[in-house]
Amino acid sequence: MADSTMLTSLFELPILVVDCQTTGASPAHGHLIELAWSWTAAALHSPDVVARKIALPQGATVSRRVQQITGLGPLDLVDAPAALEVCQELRAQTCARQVAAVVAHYARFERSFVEPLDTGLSHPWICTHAIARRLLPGLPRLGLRAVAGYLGYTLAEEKRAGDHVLATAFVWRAFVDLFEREHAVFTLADLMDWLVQTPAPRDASRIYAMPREKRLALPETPGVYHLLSRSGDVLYVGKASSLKDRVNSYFRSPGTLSSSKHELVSQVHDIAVTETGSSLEAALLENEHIKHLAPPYNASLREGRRRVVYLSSNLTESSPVSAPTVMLGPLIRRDERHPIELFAALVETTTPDALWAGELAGGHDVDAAALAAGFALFRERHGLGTQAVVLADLLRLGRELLRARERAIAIDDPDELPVDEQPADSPQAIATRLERILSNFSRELARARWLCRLSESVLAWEDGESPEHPRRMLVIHQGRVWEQGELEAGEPLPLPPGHRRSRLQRQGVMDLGTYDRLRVLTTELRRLVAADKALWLRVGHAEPIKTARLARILLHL
DNA sequence: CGATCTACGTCGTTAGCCGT
DNA sequence: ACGGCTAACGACGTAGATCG
Repeated sequence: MADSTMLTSLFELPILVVDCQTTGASPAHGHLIELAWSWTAAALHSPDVVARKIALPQGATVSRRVQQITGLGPLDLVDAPAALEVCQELRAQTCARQVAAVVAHYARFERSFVEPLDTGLSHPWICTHAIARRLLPGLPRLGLRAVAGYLGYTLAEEKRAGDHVLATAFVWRAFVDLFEREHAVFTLADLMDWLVQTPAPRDASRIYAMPREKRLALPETPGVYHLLSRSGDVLYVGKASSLKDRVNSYFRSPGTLSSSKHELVSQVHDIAVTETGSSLEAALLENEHIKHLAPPYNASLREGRRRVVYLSSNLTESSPVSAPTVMLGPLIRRDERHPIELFAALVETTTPDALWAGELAGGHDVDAAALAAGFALFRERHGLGTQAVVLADLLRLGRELLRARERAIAIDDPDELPVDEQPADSPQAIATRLERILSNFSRELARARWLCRLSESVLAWEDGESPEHPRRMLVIHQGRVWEQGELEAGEPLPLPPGHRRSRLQRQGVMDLGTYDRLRVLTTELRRLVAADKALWLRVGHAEPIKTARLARILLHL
């Protein structure tokens, strides 16, 4: 390389930023599915990016996991050019341009995939991860998303090469700026020197983009908080019984946070809070905000791929809304079919759909014969004979199995329950799995019934310390918070406005948002019961439920 | 001189962190 | 979930220091 480029200011230095998406963790175990690059320099603020999808080689597949994180499946790649063609495009551009270095985040990975290609690149690689380790050693996480987010670039949720190139270029600009201002590193020669001579400091103290005083000034009241990126996007919505304690716990206890939470706090620049009257209301509001905003770090309450379904009583028909003939539910379906529908397939035919086999054995290969043998053993265990199985029998059996399981958990330490050592395709393992599906279904139906009752209810509870304090009250109608207020001591609990609504009417309002809202409410009820708070609950037209009975009901959900 | 302790280097294993 | 790298750790061995 010419000495002149080694002495060019890093701002002006012409670089090539690259990023790729692949199907595996190394070239020996994966293929390129996307390659993006940008010819740029730190001085350039909106670089042009070339992003190319790449066709899969014959017979290659994209794992479910990779499809999920990249959003790229085989269908997205059918019309894509071959790796060779993309490589030639990059090579043609390489010949036509000046470039002093290739920049990538975690260059080791990109390099292992890009270097074997005949791209005509023989330049030094600069790794923004290696720089970040020395420049930002206190950052809780040093992945591209965390580093870029800390510096102010929020990556899209799908991992795509073009976006990653833009983020890496952004990070490079920020680092070049820092180098000049704080480290007397001005040229590529300086940078190479600095990298060699600066080991990553060990016990560096934690750094955050979020100003300390801002979180320390939060109120110690219940409420909902939004963690915001530099650009104001909502990264995460959470609830707290004390906003100050909860939010500050993210920044105090690095040891106990999961790696995705580390990535999250690395990016937080600001926080917005909504105070609520109680933590119960905070939990309900949190659900509403998550449904509305779908923040990237709220995995569990987001809609994701979950759907509400109802099943017919013979389990063969399903519908997203309930109808007089399709009213088992609401159930939550994560995939194409609900596991319980397996029973319909098993009852209907002696050679069940092989598609079910994977579901049954947790992804293992199980053939139809093994499935039939497992079902036969299941019938034998439970005295179901060989005639057609009646759904009512299955439901009763499900309740028995569920009760047996609850007893086993209550008596034994749940960690010491017998672990099934049978191979996944043995009749024993399959029969046991069928039992599990049935008892889970039974529990789901019980929960569905409960949530439907709860959708027309009135709740009052003691939130403050003093029993003289007025009770907080929530009126739930059509699955929503209809009214919230206070109930004076001695004042009786009113009748829910929708207490006359039929089961079908109640099911009619059960979309996923309502399902989750009532589920959250149930969780909060459980918390109040566990905390020994006095509470009064009136579901439907029944008399108010006493705490002890509520505790028993909640136990079985 | 031999026994014991400490300091230091080397080797092999492990845990954690990146990427997809 | 998986591959691959590195920092961290612990086991081990050797050399040198110290002491009886």
